[in-house]
Amino acid sequence: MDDKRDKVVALLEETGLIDRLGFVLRFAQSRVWSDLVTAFEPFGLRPGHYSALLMLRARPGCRQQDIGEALGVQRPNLVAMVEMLEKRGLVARAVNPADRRSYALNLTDAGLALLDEMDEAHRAHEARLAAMLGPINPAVLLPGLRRLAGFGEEGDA
Amino acid sequence: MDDKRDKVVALLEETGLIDRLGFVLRFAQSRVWSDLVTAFEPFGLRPGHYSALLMLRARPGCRQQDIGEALGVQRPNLVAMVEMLEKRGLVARAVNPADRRSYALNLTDAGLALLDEMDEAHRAHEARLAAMLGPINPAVLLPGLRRLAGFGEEGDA
DNA sequence: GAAACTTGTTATACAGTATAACAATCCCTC
DNA sequence: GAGGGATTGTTATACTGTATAACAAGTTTC
Repeated sequence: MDDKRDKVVALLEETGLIDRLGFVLRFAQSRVWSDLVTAFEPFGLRPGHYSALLMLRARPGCRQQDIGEALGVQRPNLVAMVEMLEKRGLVARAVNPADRRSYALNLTDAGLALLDEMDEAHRAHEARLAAMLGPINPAVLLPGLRRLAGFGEEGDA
Repeated sequence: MDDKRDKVVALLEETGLIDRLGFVLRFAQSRVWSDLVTAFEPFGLRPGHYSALLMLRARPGCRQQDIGEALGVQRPNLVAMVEMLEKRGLVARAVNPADRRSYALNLTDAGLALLDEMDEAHRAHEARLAAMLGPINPAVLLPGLRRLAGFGEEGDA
């Protein structure tokens, strides 16, 4: 059953695609993201929901907009997401007295509890990634990926 | 203008997202892919078209299906792509006498010439990636990314 | 107080990706 | 060599993710 994979790898070598960072990055991301999606499926949530909950744990009372900026999600696309989290009782919107057009978002107790479970699922996900990487330490990849993502390392260009 | 980026980085550090391989991989891929898309925009083509043309240069006369398998694209989604490449005169479909249900796809002279230009654009793209990476050698990332993508290094699990 | 901007929201559109179904063709077996 | 099962390209379709425009309510600036 590895025949198909070997055939694909051979083709990628012939085309040279296997040496092109952009394309390999895309293939890797696709596979890793799939694993992350299935990791969170038991909770009925997706990776985006998880990262939003992480935001709310780190910054209680923040606005929808803050989440959008950190995660690179447009305002309109956050509406359904936050609405869903609220309907499931994981997040509460409180009126913000200082600025009455935005809500102050907070995790509920149920949200915090679920987030702990999701953290566990995420740890299992990272263990699977480590298995995929075999002898390669994930820490070898992170600095380069952060730079490609535009998160400069300690303030240099 | 880097204020916004610094704010985002600070948030990602607080949430811990900046240490999570899956998420950083996603951010990096998104940014790199954007660069690749704009790199090929002058040609009116997208990265997927480019990789399809690479396939045809490496494996002249191959079938649509072969491209789909190598690139991880479903059959139905290839139809419009090949049709477009044919209409632009970059690819020609020849009847395959050995198997009359599939076409033998080949690059035309125009397709080969355009591919050379796109190779040049791709080299410029990789130069930009190298600039983003600064002191980090792209070769440091490739083995790990290949493993995550499921392209095992020389036959081990 | 008016003009410009921000926040959340709706409506909408577009690309990418997925499946089902189908006709034509090929392969294998009896 | 006839028929059942698989394969190739294709159409139709649907679902997700993502993008923009427009708007009401509220805030800021001058």
